Amino acid sequence: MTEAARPPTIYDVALAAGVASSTVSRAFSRPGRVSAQTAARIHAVAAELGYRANPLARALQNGRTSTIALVVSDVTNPVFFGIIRGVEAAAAGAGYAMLLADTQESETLERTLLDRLLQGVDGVVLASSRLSDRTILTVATQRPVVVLNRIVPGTRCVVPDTESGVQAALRHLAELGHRSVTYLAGPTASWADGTRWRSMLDSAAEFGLKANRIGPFVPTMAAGLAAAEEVRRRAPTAVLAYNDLLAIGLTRGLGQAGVRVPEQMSVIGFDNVFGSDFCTPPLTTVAAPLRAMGTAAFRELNRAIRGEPMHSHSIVSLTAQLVVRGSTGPRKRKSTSPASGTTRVPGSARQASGSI
Amino acid sequence: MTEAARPPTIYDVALAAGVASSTVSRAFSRPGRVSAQTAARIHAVAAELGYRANPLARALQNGRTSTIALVVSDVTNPVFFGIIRGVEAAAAGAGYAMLLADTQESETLERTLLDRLLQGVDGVVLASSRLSDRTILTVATQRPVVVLNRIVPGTRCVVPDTESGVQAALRHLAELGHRSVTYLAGPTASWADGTRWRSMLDSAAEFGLKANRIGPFVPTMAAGLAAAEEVRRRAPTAVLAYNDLLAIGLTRGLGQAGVRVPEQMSVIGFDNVFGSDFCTPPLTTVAAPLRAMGTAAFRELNRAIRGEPMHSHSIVSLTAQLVVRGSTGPRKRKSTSPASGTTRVPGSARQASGSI
DNA sequence: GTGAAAGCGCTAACAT
DNA sequence: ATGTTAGCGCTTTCAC
Repeated sequence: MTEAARPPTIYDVALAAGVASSTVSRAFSRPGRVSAQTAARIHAVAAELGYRANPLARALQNGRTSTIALVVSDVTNPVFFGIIRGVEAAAAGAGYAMLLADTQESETLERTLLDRLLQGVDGVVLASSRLSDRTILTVATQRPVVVLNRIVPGTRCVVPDTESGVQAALRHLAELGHRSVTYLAGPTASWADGTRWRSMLDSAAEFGLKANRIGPFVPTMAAGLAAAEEVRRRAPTAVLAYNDLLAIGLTRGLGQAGVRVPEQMSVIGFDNVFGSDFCTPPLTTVAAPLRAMGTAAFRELNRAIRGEPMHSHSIVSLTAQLVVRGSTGPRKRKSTSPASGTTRVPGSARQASGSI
Repeated sequence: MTEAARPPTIYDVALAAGVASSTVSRAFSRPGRVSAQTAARIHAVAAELGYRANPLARALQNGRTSTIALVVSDVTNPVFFGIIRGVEAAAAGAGYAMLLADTQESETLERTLLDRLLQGVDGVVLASSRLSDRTILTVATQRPVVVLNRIVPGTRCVVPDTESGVQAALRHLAELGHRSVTYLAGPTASWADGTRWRSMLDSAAEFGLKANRIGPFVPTMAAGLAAAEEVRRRAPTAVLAYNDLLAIGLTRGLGQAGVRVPEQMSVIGFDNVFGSDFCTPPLTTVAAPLRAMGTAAFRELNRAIRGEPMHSHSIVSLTAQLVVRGSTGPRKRKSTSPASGTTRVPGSARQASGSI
């Protein structure tokens, strides 16, 4: 007659409360379908016994796990900090637990993880997925999916409004007297990279700026540091980097090489990640509303889980804003070594960046 | 006869392969307990049908979910980046999924979350828990638990070796000619805070330094910024801040008030978080091996899950190292006239910028 | 409003 | 080596 070590079940509660197990079940999952009195008694007994519903058994039965998965391409990347936080908070608020998976930029790992996780969750947020559109659509067949930071036709997507952010950035540069901008490209497989470059091309035309591009670069500080060499050779007066990490690295590399930012070169990043405000100089950046995007992604996912139909226009676009800080300034008066940076770029021929 | 929309089960596979469901089950969970031939056939059929074992059903039956939970007190805090990454990587490597929960520094929220999560996971890593020792021990009763960044007698713990790190920090200061250090305290409820302060007291004696303390402060950059005022009033020559966030904030606040770091005041932080290397000046800091701690925590947890007995000495202590960067320098000559900018920098002490 | 009973998909004795 | 048969703890018709 020792107290069983294993946790009490509805049967234990039912027995102690003198009701049927199904009544206990209802008392917990269908409040209202049981008389107030019995409900009270059951809850009392349950509390006393320390009963907790077993989420697994529940999930096995009704198919809902109250868990979602957030799949990111690199937990290390600070862009995801805001996103993780946003998704987690929204999920928690709605009673969902969040499973975090890191694909380490590997497509195969992403597929493997998804294969494993899919059945254990009610839905998935894919942040910066490296999967092909088709694969994502296949995944979406099995569970509700929301794609973050990318547009995949036929799925719910949450993206920043890169266009207007870039526009503001280039206007800013134009106003500072710059005549051209160089884009430091990110990973070719990145949807964001394609979008950023294309937006830049469009806006550049609008403000009468020449645009050119170098790269691609791995979007890390180290790569930015290394890129400084090439950038210095090209000697642009302003550069727009694929992301803040690259921009911060570049700025440091430039500094080490004796090129002052923003006096001799203006640098703008993307994302407004943690740290972009306290690096030196503080980075001017196109700020994606990371946390809000995470929240929005969960909201969409929750809609999908509840079976609400996808709008024809299921793309949530959150406005990005230019945050002007210390890394941008007036165009330097004289360009240094004549690296002959004429670099005319055929505007339209270029947009077919391998993005996705 | 339409293909069922719902995923195939072992029964479907069994039927198609002409064997019993239990054989299919074995083919997947007990490789070797089934003949090579049948196993092959079963796998072939399963692959064709697109069968995937349902983790929930499996978990319900055998009690193992292959999921662990990582509970952090604030996802926003960069200290957790390394930890999250370490735990996630180790877990993934061992075939575990990681559930991330954020308690937002709230004890009650932590308990609530734990109540909800506990049954759905095989074990829990508690990072910077705000729970009482007793509560943690209660939790440990229900599921294997590893406590990170804190020592709770009777549980498995992973902590940095604060002692030696602080010792190195104070030696460094002493060598730079400092005679006293001020500690910027963190949250009173924090185990780390107590340990850091105590270690400092001990080491200070050893190196003939006077130690004093102000605070407590919320461990954020904003708080550090605000603390600058008080620190400036006290005018210590060196300060050790509870963590890097506080230190970075302080440095900025000091800068705004015209106090130069390290010329007029040396600042040392804790943790070596993301950003501490690219802030200005780069921060000298006592580097906890965050990622390694995460990895170690999972390793311990996995041991516990597998039922390996807890060593009498179940505390894993990972050495912390002093990373000397730009925020520490020789004690200023005279406390009065500011901006005398002599800026003498001990060349060799400086090169250790890389580390982790 | 409440009880009885049939599963959800899987694993684990227990047989054979 | 493989088949039979109970459940794991819960939800959910279907009766009453």
